[in-house]
Amino acid sequence: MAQSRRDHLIETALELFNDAGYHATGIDRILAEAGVAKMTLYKHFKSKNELILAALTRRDEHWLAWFRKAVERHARHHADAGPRARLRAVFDALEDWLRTPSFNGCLFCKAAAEFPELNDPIHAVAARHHRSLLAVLKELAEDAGARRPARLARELLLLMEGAISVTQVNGQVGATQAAARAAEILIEAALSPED
Amino acid sequence: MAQSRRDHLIETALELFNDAGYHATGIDRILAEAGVAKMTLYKHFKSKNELILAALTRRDEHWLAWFRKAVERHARHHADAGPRARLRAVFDALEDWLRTPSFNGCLFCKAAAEFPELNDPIHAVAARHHRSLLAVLKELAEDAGARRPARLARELLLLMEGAISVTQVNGQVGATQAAARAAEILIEAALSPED
DNA sequence: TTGTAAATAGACAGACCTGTCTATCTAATC
DNA sequence: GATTAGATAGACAGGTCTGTCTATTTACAA
Repeated sequence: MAQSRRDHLIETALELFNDAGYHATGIDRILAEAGVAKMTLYKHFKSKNELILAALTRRDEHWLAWFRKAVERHARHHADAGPRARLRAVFDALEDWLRTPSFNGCLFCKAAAEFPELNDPIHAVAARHHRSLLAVLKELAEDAGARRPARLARELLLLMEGAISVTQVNGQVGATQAAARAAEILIEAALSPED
Repeated sequence: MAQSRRDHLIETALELFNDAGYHATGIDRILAEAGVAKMTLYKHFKSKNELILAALTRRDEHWLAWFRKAVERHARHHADAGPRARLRAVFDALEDWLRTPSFNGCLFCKAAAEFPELNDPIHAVAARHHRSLLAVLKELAEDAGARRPARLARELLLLMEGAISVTQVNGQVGATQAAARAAEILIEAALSPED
């Protein structure tokens, strides 16, 4: 019960942070939306920043788990079902997310922007999220047999983040197609035997 | 004189918005930093949002002008001085910017994030900036003789925005190298005669 | 020197913010 | 039914925010 309220606060906060940003979302708004009293929030979290931190930590875990599953799911539906397909499926998964009606940019990029100090714990969680995503991509690149998996992973991360950013700024999803096309070429280049 | 104060307010505001974001930067802070009285600000701008709008409009013009020049300058120092060199010089120019000590992410991406409504004039300026940058890239791609210049431009924009985002989040510039490498491959693919 | 226009400092209103407190209510257990 | 722990509403303090106002000072021109 106590845990359920804590969870509910985190979920509600994530929605509102996604919609309006961190500074622009007041505690009172979160409480009203969640239907929870203020003291309950401050029993579970020391401060608003602690709530932000907990919300981002959860988001990090949940998003990465979702992403892995989405990649696997799309990979199974590809013509060739090998590890190369999983690499391509990255951008199918990305497109799923960007097409979500509630998509409003990357919560971690926004956190890093609103809390610019590198040693701020909130900024640190954002940086950690990027590293985790990079690790997932590297793993996929290794499985696919890329000659330089770390390099390919970095390149794919750039395309992903670029697509996220462009989609959020201009409000339409066209960017993913370009990202997928570019990724196709980079993957091909990284998998072909010659340099 | 009146114009000089207006300019000074805009410059100061841009610095502070860059450092701390829009919502987190108060009017009083801008005034203190600029050494200007509050009434002077409200004589030149109807509201804080009008100041943000004016600042972003100026930033749009100035940044694009700087970027064009930086690309030309780097292109001249390349081995081959053709239009292909200008395309590659895009990422040299980008790296110059990302290495600037004051770099703290893209002011337009941050504006789009903090003012998420698509029809908000501030968000609209951010979207316009992206379109302008895309146009510059497309022009470079056309001059270089790319078969599908619009597509190449979109791909390069993704790499640029990805590098900007990643650099801001993890606080180190390594991303540009990966972006430049990836761009090299995409440019080659777009310029080669066969598909 | 006098007049004028602009910029100044700083008070102020009204709204909002975070975080604390108290007093009431609810729900489950003995 | 009585007790107890947790959640509630809502007031509150102290701070910050935007935007307005006034009274003073500066700077420049006649």
